[in-house]
Amino acid sequence: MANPEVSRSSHTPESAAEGVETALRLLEGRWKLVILFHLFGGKVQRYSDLERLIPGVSQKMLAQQLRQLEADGLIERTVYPQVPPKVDYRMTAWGQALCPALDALLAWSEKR
Amino acid sequence: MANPEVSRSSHTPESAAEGVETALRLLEGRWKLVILFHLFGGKVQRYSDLERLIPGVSQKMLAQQLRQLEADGLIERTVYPQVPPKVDYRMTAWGQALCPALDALLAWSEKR
DNA sequence: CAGTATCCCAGACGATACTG
DNA sequence: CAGTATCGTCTGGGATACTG
Repeated sequence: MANPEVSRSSHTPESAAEGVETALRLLEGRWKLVILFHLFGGKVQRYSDLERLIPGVSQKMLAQQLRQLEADGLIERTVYPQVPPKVDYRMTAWGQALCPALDALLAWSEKR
Repeated sequence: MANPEVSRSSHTPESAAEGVETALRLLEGRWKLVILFHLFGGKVQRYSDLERLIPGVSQKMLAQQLRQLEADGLIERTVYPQVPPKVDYRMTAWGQALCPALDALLAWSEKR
């Protein structure tokens, strides 16, 4: 059959679309993917690291996208109570598990 | 290593993010995923079928999203020159190849 | 049947300034 | 260092009406 995964599962076209949309909504945002790819593979980055690694991002946008990724459970934020402040970010296990799926998407888009 | 796919490939965080964004841009649009899931697996649908299968979509939006999917090479459009008009839609091979990638995304989002 | 054409608006994003 | 707060812009999508 042409799409065994979908037909084997309990999904209707609607529920499959909805599930994928739920996933995509977590990734939508001008800077989220760059952030994720700078954290994949166990990398740990401070706020200022990300600011430097991602040219063009404003503080407002960087903070906002980090907050959302954290709220959605893809990344973790650690605050070190010291002066000057230190905060860093890393993937959660679930967030890291997204990597192969993105890779599949990347491979697909490059097949064109 | 934590993310063999990315590290084995020739991608920097930036280029990987860019590639995935390119893929995601093709899928962004309020109705594209539902359309795709109604065409995956070799299904062929007329414009009016899709209109009926997708409650809530306006003619404007349905036509627009179909045009974009066609322009991006995910689906094919066939016009039968007759009165009344008949038009139908099906996945291209490349478009169908997206299915497993979306499935990976779906599986990931359901793991939460 | 299978579409276009207009008008409108919410929300995403950017620029800039300020702060514990 | 690691953020918030405010304001302005731009565009994706909805409502509605019309057509070969």
